[in-house]
Amino acid sequence: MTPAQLADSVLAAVRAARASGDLVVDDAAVPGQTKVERPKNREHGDYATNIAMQLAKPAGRPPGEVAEAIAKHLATTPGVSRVDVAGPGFLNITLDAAAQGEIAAQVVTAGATYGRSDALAGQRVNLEFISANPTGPLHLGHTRWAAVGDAMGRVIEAAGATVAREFYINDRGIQMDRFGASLAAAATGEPVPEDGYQGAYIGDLAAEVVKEHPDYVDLPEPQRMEAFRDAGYALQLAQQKAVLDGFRTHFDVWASERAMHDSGAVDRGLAKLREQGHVFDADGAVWLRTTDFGDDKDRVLVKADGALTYFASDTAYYLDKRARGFDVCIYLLGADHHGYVNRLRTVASCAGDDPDFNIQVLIGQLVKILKDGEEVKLSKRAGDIVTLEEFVEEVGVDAGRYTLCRYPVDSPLTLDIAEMTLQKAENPVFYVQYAHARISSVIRNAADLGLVATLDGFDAGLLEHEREGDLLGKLAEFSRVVASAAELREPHRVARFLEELAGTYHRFYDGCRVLPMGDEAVTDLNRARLLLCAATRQVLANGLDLLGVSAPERM
RNA sequence: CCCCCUGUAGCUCAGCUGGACAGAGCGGCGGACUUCUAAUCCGCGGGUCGCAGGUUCAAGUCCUGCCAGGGGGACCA
Repeated sequence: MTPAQLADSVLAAVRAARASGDLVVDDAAVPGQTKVERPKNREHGDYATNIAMQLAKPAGRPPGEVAEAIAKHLATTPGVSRVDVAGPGFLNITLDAAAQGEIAAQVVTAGATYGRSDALAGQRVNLEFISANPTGPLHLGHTRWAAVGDAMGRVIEAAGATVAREFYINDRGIQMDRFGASLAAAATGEPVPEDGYQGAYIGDLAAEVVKEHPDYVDLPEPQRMEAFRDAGYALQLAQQKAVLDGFRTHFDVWASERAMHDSGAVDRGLAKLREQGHVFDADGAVWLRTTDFGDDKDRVLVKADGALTYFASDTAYYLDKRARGFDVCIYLLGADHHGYVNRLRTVASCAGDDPDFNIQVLIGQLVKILKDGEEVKLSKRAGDIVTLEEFVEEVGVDAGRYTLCRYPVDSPLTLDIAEMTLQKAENPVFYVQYAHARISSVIRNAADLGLVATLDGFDAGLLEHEREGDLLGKLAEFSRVVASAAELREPHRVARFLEELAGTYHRFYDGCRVLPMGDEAVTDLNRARLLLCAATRQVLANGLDLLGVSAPERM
């Protein structure tokens, strides 16, 4: 029996209590849905519900009495062995071992699809993240969004939505010109402009451009800057793609700002906003009246000199996403873009959308990094950066992705490079992966004995040991963890769950011998435990896959 | 001046969208391998959940006000 099924049984018991007259309460007070929780304390049964405390007030009776009324009917549910009323009015439910053990069979039957749900079915989600300027290598900040964004996409897909991962390339504007000028200067041995890019990579990139196009050096300005700009852009973008590929982060759409302007999407977007009646002209500029929706000031779309602002691009880009058929546009931005949130929301409002549904801007806090006990300041302009590439070289893809994914994005993160490399073995990712490898080893050894985990003759009722119950309970939680991780856009919940599951397995392994010792005969209990192992390995593998982390068979 | 994020054990952080005595890892101390991977397990110490009010049967969790740290305000990118 799954927690969801048990929760339905709780509601059924409430209905039965009302039908029999044991419980008198207004129909409107009974929730349409409820959930059961795993109590922290094992003495409180396998599951607990607080439904009686919720109904106490509308029923006008003490929680304890309401609980007793419901318990009487819940106790008759097949698979439920005991119902106790405890504390201020909790219903503590204990399941038959067989009803609980059934979970293992369900996991093995569902295989790689266990944990998937239809919680977000039908939604078309556009997930934009990283969106770095193509003027330099991806750095540590981008690395966090690469790991979290990719995992978030996988988690949301597992909840039944369709997801397009999108990378927005800011490939036009003053920054690009400065990038081009910096490359041209480096190629000709001139000093890099003060407002240009200073990193050592600029010299390398310039040399690469010159190698391919020796004639660029002799071009007159501004053609020389433009030639270096565009050639450097192509090289840098290719480098970013290659590095992300190595980090197992893949995008469905690479959206070019320049292409969007050329395609007329910007003009179409502005026209649509005019239709909605929120555009006006003043002081020679074109404005969007975002104050209609709570912004503290109106925003300029087209400057007095006729140039489009970045806000115009961002606005048009959002409208373009919607025109391409996406219901929900998720933005994963760094804390330094916090000022965008309200503006983007008002754009949605101006376009006639629901800013609480169609657009969702997630602000991630910055990553600090300690090296030799000191904070490394990140500044792309000064060239003082830790790149994604360097980060992966130091800690590896699995450890890097996992470490960045196991924290909520709205908490600032401090990582110590030395600790991450020296304490590799203590990293939680190895703890989880080790559980997977350990189970794989047990299953290999079982195969040597001619034992294969199978549903034939699986007797769930034999799994009576406390640690077996703990493990089964954990396995049952996975579906809800994935669904809530998707709904809340918090993939770190999957990582934390995996750590708990791995710990629960290690304790089970410690307390419950799976395979027969020596020349003992194979029992049904051996078979049942082997199936439990197979189910656990499946959930570990499914969870690690959601984070883009490998599930090794051996370590 | 205004807005956002954070404040939980010595350190790094969880806390299941309000529940029953506040958790994990690391660090410290002490135990457990003659048979399934000891990258594991078990035990011991360690916290006025920033402060003060409020809502509730119930607050680390929700509301208000302070305090501290970080980030941000533009016809910048």
